[in-house]
Amino acid sequence: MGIAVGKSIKEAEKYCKENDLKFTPVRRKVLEILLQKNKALGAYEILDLLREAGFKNQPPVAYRALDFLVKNGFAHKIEQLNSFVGCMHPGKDHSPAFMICRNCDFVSEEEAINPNFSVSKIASKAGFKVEKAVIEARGLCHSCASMA
Amino acid sequence: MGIAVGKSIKEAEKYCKENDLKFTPVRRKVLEILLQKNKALGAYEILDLLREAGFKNQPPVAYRALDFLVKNGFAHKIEQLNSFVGCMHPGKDHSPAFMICRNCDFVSEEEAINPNFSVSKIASKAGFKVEKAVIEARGLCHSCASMA
DNA sequence: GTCCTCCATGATATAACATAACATTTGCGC
DNA sequence: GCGCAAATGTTATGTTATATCATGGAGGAC
Repeated sequence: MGIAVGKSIKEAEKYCKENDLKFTPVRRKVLEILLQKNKALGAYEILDLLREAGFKNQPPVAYRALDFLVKNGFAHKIEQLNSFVGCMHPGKDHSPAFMICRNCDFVSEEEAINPNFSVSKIASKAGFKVEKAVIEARGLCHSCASMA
Repeated sequence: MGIAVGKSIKEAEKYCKENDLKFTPVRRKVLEILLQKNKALGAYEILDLLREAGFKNQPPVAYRALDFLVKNGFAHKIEQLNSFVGCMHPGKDHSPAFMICRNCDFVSEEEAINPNFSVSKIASKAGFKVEKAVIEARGLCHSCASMA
């Protein structure tokens, strides 16, 4: 396990302890998988990896763990891909924007303060109260753009 | 059919004629459905409505028509809902941002010039070249917020 | 300690969303 | 008419996600 992964896991553990959340083995394992792979994974890919690790592998196993991780900010769902990534800024209150490379499928998470602010501005013109903003850009990452 | 719907259909027809696109009966019907319902519809809901209108109703019928409409800017996919809406600003080159009411499921389309600009700014810091930005806010629309 | 409650997990089934693959038809230029 | 390209018809299947009910296990009240 990479050092950064271990650090993130420890932070998640600490956060759960402080907030009376149960960081159970399957939840921990799914977070480990997401952080280690460092890319967007579908629920069924995660399920396969869970099975390899000796966990049960019916769909609800993965979906429940993912629900927990997403709800508590340890992971995010990438709507365009129907898949999930580990959060790069756990604990911190944040507004992520995702950059999805159409060539290599790498997903990077950026902080989206300004866009969110603008989304709220647009929304308020429309009388809409934003609770959550999904911002996902598709295109080419730096290394794929260089090659092209 | 509402007047606005008829107008949008005519614009789509004109645009297709000018660009050598085939605005076939099933494509027209799907666009009519989306515009008339004026809300996000899943492919299978559309399929049901197609059947009622005497069209074939295997899934590819709906998905092909939707692909055509989305590709040419007559409709948009709402990623968070796995569903589709008719475009409110057809023909115009635009960067839509969607406001999805979690209470009544109404989806409004707003113009997102500023957020897109900001997304591009974030992206370029990360060395990422944006080709398309998906911006979808969840929350409460004006009328549902008033009631609450 | 025992019982109770709450939440997590186990297990089965099915719903909901989407596309692959190949056959057939249609429109159109030649 | 012939041949091509694009759209549609048709069957099958792949992929993503959830409903439902049973079982287990940790922690508090007594």
